[in-house]
Amino acid sequence: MMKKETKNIALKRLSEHLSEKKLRATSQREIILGTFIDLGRHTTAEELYEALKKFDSSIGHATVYRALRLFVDAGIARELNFNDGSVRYESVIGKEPHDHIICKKCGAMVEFLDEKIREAQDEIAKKYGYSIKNRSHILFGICPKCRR
Amino acid sequence: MMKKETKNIALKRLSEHLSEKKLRATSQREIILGTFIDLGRHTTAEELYEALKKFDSSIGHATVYRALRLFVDAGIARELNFNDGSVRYESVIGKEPHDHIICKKCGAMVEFLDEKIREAQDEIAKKYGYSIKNRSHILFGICPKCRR
DNA sequence: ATTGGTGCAAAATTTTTGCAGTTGC
DNA sequence: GCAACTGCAAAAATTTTGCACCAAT
Repeated sequence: MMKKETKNIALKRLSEHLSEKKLRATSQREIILGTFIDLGRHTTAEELYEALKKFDSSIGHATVYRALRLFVDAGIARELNFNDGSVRYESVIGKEPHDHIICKKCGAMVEFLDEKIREAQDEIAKKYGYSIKNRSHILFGICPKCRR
Repeated sequence: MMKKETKNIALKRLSEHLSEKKLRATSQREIILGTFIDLGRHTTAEELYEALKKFDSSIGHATVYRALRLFVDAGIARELNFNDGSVRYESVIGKEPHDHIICKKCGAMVEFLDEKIREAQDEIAKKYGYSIKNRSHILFGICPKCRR
């Protein structure tokens, strides 16, 4: 999927969420969302803030943090915690759901999707009566390059 | 498994790790480990520090943080990140490996073990040539009580 | 006009680090 | 005695909050 298209879908979803929740459409939210999508993935609030400064220096830290939370609420982004000090965010637009396997040495990361795991998660949730809101599944290890 | 026994195994493992790595056995490390095991589970550094203050007020924050890292290195504890602000630690002694499903409303938590998921994880790792060091698998949802 | 949003700076939290003094080996 | 360990306080890093002003509806 093209990034342009992804961005449009994300903006549309944001706009829907805002009217649904009677929140306001601001230029900052649009700019932050656009930059977030451009950056690609696994972005921290600080990285996003730095990227924003490059072409609009007037957006503050707090606004970035608040926007990221908004994107999560709107179903545009999700939180990831790689235990590296800060929370990371990833766009869920135009992507299949997936999990991560990460090299503890060099950070090399692979995204994978396993149907059996998905189904087993759903079974577990059903068994205990939980409804799943989100799934955090990250494997940490050593990649082939670093092991050699 | 009795807690006393768990504690003994943990202390033994610590002692082995210390001599293996040529590190030193200190009373603080023993006390911290004992208290950590007593507390049970999913403990933050701060919670552990507070518990320690109750009967030995002289142990500092830094020592607790350093001890927890040591316990992870020694294979006594593992890190858990429930996205609630701070890293939590759990003893792995005397427990089957397991994952967690947590209620986002009330925090109610169930531990589960699913062989199919374990196997699928191993297959994924093999497929991409990674050797798994640790697994972080947490499902977030709403528990039956909170949904009613 | 009303209410939510923003930017800023301060505060709160969590974790790490530097260092002088202590202790295990 | 040497090097590791500790406690403390300061610093670093991340995130939240209070508030005066601004802007969307």
